[in-house]
Amino acid sequence: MKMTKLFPRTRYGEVGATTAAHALLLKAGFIKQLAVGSYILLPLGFRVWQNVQRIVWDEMEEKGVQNLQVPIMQPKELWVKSGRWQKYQDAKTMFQTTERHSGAVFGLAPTAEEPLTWLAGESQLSHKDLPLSWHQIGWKFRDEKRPRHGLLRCREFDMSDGYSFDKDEVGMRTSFEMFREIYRCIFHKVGLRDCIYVQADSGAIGGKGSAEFMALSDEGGEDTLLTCSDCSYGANVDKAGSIVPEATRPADTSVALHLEYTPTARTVEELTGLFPGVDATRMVKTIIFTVDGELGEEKWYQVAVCIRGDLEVNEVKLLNALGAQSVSPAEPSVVRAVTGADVGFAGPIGLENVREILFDRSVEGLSNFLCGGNKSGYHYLDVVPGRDFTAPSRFYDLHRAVSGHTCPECKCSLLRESRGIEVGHIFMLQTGYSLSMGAMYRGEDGQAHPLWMGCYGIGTTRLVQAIAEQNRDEKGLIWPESVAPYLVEIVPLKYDDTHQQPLADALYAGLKARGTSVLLDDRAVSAGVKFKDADLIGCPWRVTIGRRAPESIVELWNRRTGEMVEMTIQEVLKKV
RNA sequence: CGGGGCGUAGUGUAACGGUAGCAUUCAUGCUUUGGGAGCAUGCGGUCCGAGUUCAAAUCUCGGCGCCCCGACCA
Repeated sequence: MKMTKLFPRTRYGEVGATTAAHALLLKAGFIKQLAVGSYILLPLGFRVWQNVQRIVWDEMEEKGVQNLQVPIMQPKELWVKSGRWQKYQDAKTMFQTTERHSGAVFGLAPTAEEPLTWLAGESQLSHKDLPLSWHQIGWKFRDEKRPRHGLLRCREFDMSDGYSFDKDEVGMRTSFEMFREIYRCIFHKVGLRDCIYVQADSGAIGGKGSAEFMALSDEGGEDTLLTCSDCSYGANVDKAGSIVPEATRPADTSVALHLEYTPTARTVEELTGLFPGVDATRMVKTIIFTVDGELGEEKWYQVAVCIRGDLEVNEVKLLNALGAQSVSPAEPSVVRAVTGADVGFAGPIGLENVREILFDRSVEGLSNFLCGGNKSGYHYLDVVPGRDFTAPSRFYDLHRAVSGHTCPECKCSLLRESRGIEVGHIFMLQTGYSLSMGAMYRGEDGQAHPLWMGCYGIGTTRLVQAIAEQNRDEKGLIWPESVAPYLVEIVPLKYDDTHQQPLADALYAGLKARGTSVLLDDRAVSAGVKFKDADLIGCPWRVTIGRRAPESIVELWNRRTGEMVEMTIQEVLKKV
């Protein structure tokens, strides 16, 4: 490609972007926003994306996963059958369209479990056909409430999605591990420099075991991860367990329950100011949540969560514990109606107007603690479970793990938090989809058995920006060779110079003949402009043709290391 | 979907209710060419609709668009 023909030009001024890579992709002309959450992949961005896709297709093919392609428009009936239609309607996640003549309704693919489970079910599979795994790359549509950060969260995005079918749980786990390994290879090959594997929550996809691949990035990372500083434990904060610091012990456990007048203290922080002898680990927060428990019609109810004062509630864990559709902290008016007190004074003693009080594990064994009095302006002190209110029969893991808690795996080292971009997510689906959709295989015993499934996703457009996030400097992008839009950029400083042009053209032709992707800056602009643009676009190698052109000497420059070596174009052809 | 903010030229910005200006990009010409060069000339704009007013970029209402915080996710 010649720079005079390359669309578009790079941009000079500021661009409205939220992350460094997003800004660079805009400035260098890789992407252009068309509407909220939808981007045009411009020629340079398109090439990177294609390179990523090619690596994914090839890796799948090589590991025995069969590539295919599924329609974007998926019949509503399939989704009704799996039970996800209503779920996605309620969450307002799925775009849909209607066929105008027949009135048939279609959902625009947010994933493709339904058509592929259908295909598996239609195929009269025998145990001899298993394990079986399929993969496609295609556009996905999700009506994201707030698209942002360029390619990182779009309403329309490209995703690689794989599906595995096995005859039993052991097989499913084997397939899961196979995809995990494929993913590890893919993320390595595309040039992610810092990609970790963490346990995750399954969300709307369902199933039991799920794990994510996270490209670490402080700036672009939307997810918070907790990793052990010692062992291999890592988890999304939604999922992460942790061992919380020990509570301080009360001086005297025989003290009777008493009510304290605390009109100015609603939060844990304010209470620690008021009662210096009682730290946050000896307080119990009671938070009222409004829960939507049903699919379809909204059926709201309230629950209370009691948790130690130094901890926060993890709403994803709460959602899973309740098996509900959504939870959110109750409105102040609801809190007043339920507790009879203003926000900040709820407690487990005499709290009756909630469907359930859930106790976090952190409260287990806690005694002589402080909690709200369910009366505006009052807190109880020296509360003893069993004595002052019915002792909980069950404790849940509902707290949010944070940096400094102890690792739940090795139980000795501390967890630390980091930020990551979710580039891949793999799920063990069990038999949920195959049972609801009737996808069975014929076993050795001659009977029909449900297929054990797994599904696996990589955000390929997202991955383009994740790679950029991890491969850049203050001057611009630094593409890994495997995905670079062009491997080499030739920069003749004066293209119309009688020595430079023949060298530039010969090298250009030589590289092209060899099948190496190459960009030639044939513009009549100053050297500074060419260097700035080359740095910005970020091809891994730059060949500068300048003052030593009369001797047929050019410079080979490495964008990442900044290393420069003078050589002939024949030597360049050998080196890159 | 809840909360907040902003819409002036391709981009970034300025203008008390009274002449829409500046920078940059772009086009043309000349001089330049080892790190976003200089001069000259030129093109190009108040998101849409209604209202208030002698007069609206400016005030009011509605719409649309975009951005930010939250929940949801590849």
